[in-house]
Amino acid sequence: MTSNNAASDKAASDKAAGKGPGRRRRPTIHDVAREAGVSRGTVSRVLNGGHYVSPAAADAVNAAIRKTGYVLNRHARSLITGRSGSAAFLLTEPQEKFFEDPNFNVLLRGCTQALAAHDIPLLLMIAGSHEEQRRLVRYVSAGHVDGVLLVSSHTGDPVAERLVTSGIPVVMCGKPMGHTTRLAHVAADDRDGARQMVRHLLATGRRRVATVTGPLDTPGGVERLAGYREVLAEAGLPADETLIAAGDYSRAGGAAATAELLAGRPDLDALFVASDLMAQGALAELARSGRGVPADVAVGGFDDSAAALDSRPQLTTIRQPWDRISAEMVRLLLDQVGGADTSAVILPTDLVVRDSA
Amino acid sequence: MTSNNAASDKAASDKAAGKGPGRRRRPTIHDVAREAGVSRGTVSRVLNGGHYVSPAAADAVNAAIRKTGYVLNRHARSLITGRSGSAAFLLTEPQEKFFEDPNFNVLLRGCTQALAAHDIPLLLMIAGSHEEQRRLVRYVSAGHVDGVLLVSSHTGDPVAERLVTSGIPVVMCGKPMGHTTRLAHVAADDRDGARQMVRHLLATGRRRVATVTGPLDTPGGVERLAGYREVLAEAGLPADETLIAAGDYSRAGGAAATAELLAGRPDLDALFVASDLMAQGALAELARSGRGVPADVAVGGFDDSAAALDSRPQLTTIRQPWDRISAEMVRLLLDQVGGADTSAVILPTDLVVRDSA
DNA sequence: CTGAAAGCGCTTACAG
DNA sequence: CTGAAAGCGCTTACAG
Repeated sequence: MTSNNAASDKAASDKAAGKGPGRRRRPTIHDVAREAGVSRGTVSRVLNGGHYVSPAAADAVNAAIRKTGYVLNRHARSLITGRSGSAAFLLTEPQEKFFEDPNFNVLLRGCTQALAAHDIPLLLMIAGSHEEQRRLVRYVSAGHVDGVLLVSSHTGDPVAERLVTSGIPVVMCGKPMGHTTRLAHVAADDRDGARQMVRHLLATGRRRVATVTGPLDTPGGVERLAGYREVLAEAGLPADETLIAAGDYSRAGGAAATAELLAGRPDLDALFVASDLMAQGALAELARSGRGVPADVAVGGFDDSAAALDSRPQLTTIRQPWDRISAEMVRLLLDQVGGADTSAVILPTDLVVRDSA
Repeated sequence: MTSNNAASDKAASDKAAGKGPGRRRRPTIHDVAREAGVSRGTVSRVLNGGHYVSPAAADAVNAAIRKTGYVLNRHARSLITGRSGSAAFLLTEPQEKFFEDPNFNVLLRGCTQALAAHDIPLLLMIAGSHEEQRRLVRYVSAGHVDGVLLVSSHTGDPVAERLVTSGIPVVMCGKPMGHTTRLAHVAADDRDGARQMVRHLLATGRRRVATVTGPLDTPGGVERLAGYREVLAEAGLPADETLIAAGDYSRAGGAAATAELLAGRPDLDALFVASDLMAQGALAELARSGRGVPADVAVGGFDDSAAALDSRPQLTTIRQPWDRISAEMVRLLLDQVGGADTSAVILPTDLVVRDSA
């Protein structure tokens, strides 16, 4: 009889675990309570910070947790607390754009690790099409994640608006543009980075400083161009539109914009390119035209990505503090989840001088 | 009195949602049932496939869902079913290695989208240190995800073993090596890709074909070298170790290995490089040594990544079917979650002829 | 500081 | 095909 009971107990527990043999029923808070000789309420209190628990009881519970191998069931907790214990990293770009951007990878990794330190898993969500965006807003609004880290380079993203309206904590990477709602965000000081670079180019004696901008419907594109203009103005140099060409953050775009500038202003002696990748394209185009860098044309990039070191000559560029950006994004998000109001953080950028300027 | 009650109802529902004003209590299955005039059981049946439900009841429920704006609470469902409805994408590499690899991005995006089609969010998890790996195995074994997509280029990953042992579905990207347990996996046919490339190099009349291998503790590195050796053997060419140098999949590593080969075998007339990134380094080194490509040395890469098109000359390379790889990984994972046994899928690779060979 | 009890929102045999 | 009921594993006032 005894062995019979043991066998059916085993079968029952296999069934409970929804698996075949080899998987045991997971210990619950109940098992821990029995083992520790306390109530389930007390176990729960230990699990949630140990407040209002005597040291003796806490010790007994912790020992029981170790002995039983107990791991909290987050679904049960979430069902009560209404929180999921997870966060989303959301891309609202149409396509693979971000995955081609080296900065994006650094950001994703940084956020993943900063959240992991709080034991919060990151869900990666990509919503390019309108249909995907609709589903996503629904999913998020239903409380499946506690907050959203939003990456969307272009202005006036409707997803951001809808998320904020639905009341869920959102932190955006980069300066939001064209939004009516308040939106927490973390951004590098793009404008000042551009200022530093253009001042550096002027300091090397250049006077006909051209620029390849980023997309002008992105905050980074707009701000870096603004910084360029400011420094030229403060130096008393003419604001000449023939010195400005728009790029798209791609290598090929950088080359094309450079060719355009060279055609209109063959006399340019410096080039501020709004991303390292575009600067690689610029370098290729300058080489093709027979110009030496930095001898004939000084070139400054932006990002301090791997591309800056891969280039020949290596790029003088502006470093963006990606570690700090991801850390601050996570901090702002957790603050909001904890009830704090939104805020914005602007982080300084640094000039890194190498060989191209 | 009436208005008083309404006020306290409002306060109660705000409290229930754990939020300040602006957030209403979310409708539950109960609200839908009342609206539709059926029991909660029936609503649940509609939600779970609509079996054993009359068309009339199903219609009423669906209308009620639309009307109430009901969204399923996954935590409640998971608590019962024991399934989380999510999957993990797990990196066990020490550091940023993967984020520098263009293939990795393609894979991550592909898996995210393939799972999204099944309404399954992907958790991104990075466990480089032993401590992180311990925590992660614990988390996953506790049932917080239904399955794991594992990316680990190096052999004998202990995390894989532990995950498989714990009974959770796992699908690995690439051929597992040094594992004793059975491990579902999806891999490109690296060996055949290498064979195609080396045959192509021979077909262009080259006879002193060298190779820069991948890391030889990775399946890709080993397999591509094996394919190289096979074709040389079948062509009756001597297996000469001075024609082989190990790389590390980085651009700099490719350049260094090429320099080493050139020093030992200045007469080589073709080079099979086991990744496009390394091939870029090889191209730079060949240019430095004054050799023309493909005039003096034909160069073949591997991956067909963006680097292949960025190179000058553009690289002849081997295309890996990343779309299919991610799709198959997700399929195998879902099959396993559904109770199917593990299996392995090997996908063909294709020669892409451009200018370098 | 602690236990007994209610309840989070769902699914699933069970009985009709 | 459908409803009533039990229960998944936890948290949290409530009363001591």
